[in-house]
Amino acid sequence: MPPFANGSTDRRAQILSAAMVCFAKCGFHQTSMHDISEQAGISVGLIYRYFESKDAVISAMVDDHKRVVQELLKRARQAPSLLEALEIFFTAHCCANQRQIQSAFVVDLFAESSRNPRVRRLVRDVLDTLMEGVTDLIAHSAETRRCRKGMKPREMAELLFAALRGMLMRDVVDAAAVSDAARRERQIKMLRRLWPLFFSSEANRAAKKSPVATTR
Amino acid sequence: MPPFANGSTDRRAQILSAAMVCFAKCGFHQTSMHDISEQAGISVGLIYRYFESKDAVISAMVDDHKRVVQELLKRARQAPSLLEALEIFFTAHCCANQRQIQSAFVVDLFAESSRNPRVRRLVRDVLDTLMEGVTDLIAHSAETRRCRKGMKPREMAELLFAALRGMLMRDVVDAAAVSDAARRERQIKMLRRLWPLFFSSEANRAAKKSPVATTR
Amino acid sequence: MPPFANGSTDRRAQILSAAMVCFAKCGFHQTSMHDISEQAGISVGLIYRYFESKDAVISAMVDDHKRVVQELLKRARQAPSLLEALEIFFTAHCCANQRQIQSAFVVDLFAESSRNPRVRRLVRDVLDTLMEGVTDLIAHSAETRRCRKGMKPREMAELLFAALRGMLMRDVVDAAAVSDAARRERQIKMLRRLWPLFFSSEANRAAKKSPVATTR
Amino acid sequence: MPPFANGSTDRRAQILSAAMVCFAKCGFHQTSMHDISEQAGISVGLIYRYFESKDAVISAMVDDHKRVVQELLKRARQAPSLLEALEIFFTAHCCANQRQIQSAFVVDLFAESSRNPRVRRLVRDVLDTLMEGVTDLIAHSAETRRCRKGMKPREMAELLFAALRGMLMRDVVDAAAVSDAARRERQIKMLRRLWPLFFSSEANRAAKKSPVATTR
DNA sequence: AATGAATGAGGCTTCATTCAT
DNA sequence: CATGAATGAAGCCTCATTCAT
Repeated sequence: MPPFANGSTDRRAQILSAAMVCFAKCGFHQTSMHDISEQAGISVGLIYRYFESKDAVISAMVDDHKRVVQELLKRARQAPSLLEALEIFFTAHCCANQRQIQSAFVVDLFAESSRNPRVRRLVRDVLDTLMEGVTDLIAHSAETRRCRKGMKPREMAELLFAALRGMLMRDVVDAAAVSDAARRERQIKMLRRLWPLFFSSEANRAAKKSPVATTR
Repeated sequence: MPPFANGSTDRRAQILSAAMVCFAKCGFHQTSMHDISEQAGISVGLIYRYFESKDAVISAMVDDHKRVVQELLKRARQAPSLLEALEIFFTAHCCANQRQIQSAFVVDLFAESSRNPRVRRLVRDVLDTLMEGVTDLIAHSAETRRCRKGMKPREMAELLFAALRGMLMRDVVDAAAVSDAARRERQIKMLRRLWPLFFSSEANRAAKKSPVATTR
Repeated sequence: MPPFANGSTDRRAQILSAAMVCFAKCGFHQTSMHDISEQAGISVGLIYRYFESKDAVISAMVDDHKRVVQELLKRARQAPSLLEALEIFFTAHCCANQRQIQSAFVVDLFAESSRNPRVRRLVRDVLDTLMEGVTDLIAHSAETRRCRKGMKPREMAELLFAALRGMLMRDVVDAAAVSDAARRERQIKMLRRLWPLFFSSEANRAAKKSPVATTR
Repeated sequence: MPPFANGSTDRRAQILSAAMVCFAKCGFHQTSMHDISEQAGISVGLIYRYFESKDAVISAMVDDHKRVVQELLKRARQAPSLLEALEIFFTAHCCANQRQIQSAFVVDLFAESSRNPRVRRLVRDVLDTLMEGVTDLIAHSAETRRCRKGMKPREMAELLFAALRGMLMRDVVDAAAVSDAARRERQIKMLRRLWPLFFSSEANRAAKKSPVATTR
């Protein structure tokens, strides 16, 4: 057994996991390679066996993020109702689970996107995947077919994710002050508040009846 | 005449203005004091006569941001209708005007907030000012008195700003791809899309009639 | 069959051969152990089974160089005339043949000698071997017996090798600009130009008649 | 008075001077920026105020070398006889004077040239300057007009400098074993030994009479 | 008030060498 | 015999900050 057996023997994953912790805590540029190596319990040099540079670690992390998003999309497609499908996205950032997306990291990612072209391309890709996926989800949902109001699916998706991201930014400022559970509730409330904008009464009635999704 | 003579010979303002340019372009931690001094056309040492440290420059910048926000609030209170008042906020980030708030800077600011307690306190303060101001604005508006729907003014404000911030994040990724005018239009569209959620038909009719606010 | 099967499966030789390629291309200190291992098509660790350290590789290389020099001396002693014997030395560096001495490597070797005592001792040894061998060659040649001018054999050898090394240095700067054939011709011309300094007419006449040595 | 007053208040020169000491002692790639800063008695960071990178220091050093060579050329042109003019070049490397050219440094320079294109260009430039200058010197000397033998001035220059460089390489191996005075004598002997190859008796007689040039 | 030379800690990265497999 | 993962020291370079002028 290797000296590191934190659940994943995979070095790459181990490093990315450590990097995520550091990035979420300190931001990309405030995190040193030494920080990551320490968090991962390995030497600095070893990181360079798996990643060409610090930038490559960041990029790999976004790739990872993309996979998480695709995972969310898959789960969402299997949800019994549109509302429940959307709740999946609205609660994804609320688990401090290390492998999960962390609010601070995401905001940092967007900030980094505005300067680092490579990261920008990757983030844009994730965003597009997400937007298309959710637009589709909405377009093909029973709710849409029965009682859609004036907005187009794409517009709904845009609005939903704008609100979601906006709350994320807010969370980052409230930081430790807000518990994961509270954030979760807030996010879901927001989603339900937007609901009547999208669908007329019939769908709304459904929404009010469905129970709040339990954590994970 | 020096390259910097925008009416205020004030060194502090000159430095903050230069810092804003740099921060928006490169981010806080990617910007060196030398970058700022160069952009301001002064020496590095001089910055330290006006600011205790780089962190102090960042903090001062948030303070500045607060003043800008208060300015926006004042202008909003004088707007003839609630919709026009809110449009002021929804279009504030769309002018590349150097003295104006820049999207990338704002996202960076939130990212920084998650780590730097001093910045966090300041940002929270600005956010609270904004939220309270707008909540008030909504609460006392003619529209609210006449045809408010179920949501409370505070909730409306929260939703509005979440959507606003969310679009900001998106803008940062689209970067140069989107013109200021396009962003402006998009923001306003978003605002009007949320409108029916807040107010019933009478107010909506008003919204449809009012002309789109002109630049600045 | 591995890419390395030049008759000697000997690992040591394989490593030294790879090291020579790397050293000639990048210099001692610019070459990493990984470079060598890659060039040799083996793992880094394996090098350490045959050589104690990087320094040991360098030293072994000089030893190798010594063997090459002794080989040259043997061939020179069998040459039909002194001129032809000397031509062997003057053309030794002109074949890009991997197992051959490379100009850049030799210059690097001298540079290294000025600092690394171990290498210095080895290089001095090679130099002494060479000088003695050639001095002898000259002293016992028919030309010398018949028509030597004022210079002593040792002095001739010194002059010859100074000129040879000097041209080597020049070659290194001209680098790719000069073809092997051109360098070869230049070297031989230099040798013949020095000839009249050593021997009077009779020997010179001989020199003019003898054909230019063919490659290798 | 600044804390460093080692004769030259000029920082650039001070750094180059320190670098020369280090390079001569350890070679380019064995010398760390810290070594240079220590030798110069300044901080590492300060070097970067005057030079963009370590490579730039090396390049600047070659530029310096060029200036030294031009200085030598000027002095040579004013020499009373060709022999004395040439002696200037043949003894230039023999003074350990810090501002003077050092053998080990020169050999390293050539070694570096074989890999670093920028350095190569610079060295080639110096070499061309030197060769042209000396060719001219020879072509226009009284000796040449009166009693030149078969060789062309250019060829003489090539031969002279080949021999000179060749001895330099040898010196580097003998290192501390040979005193400056001894090297000096050896170099001059070599020059005089080549003399009869260039000119017939009349000039030779002159050479034998002229006194050996005194140091500097 | 203003400059910019100077410092030195710290960041990213490389690499000789070791060692478990 | 052979591999290549792992280490950690050290190298190059940047940058916030200070201070003499």
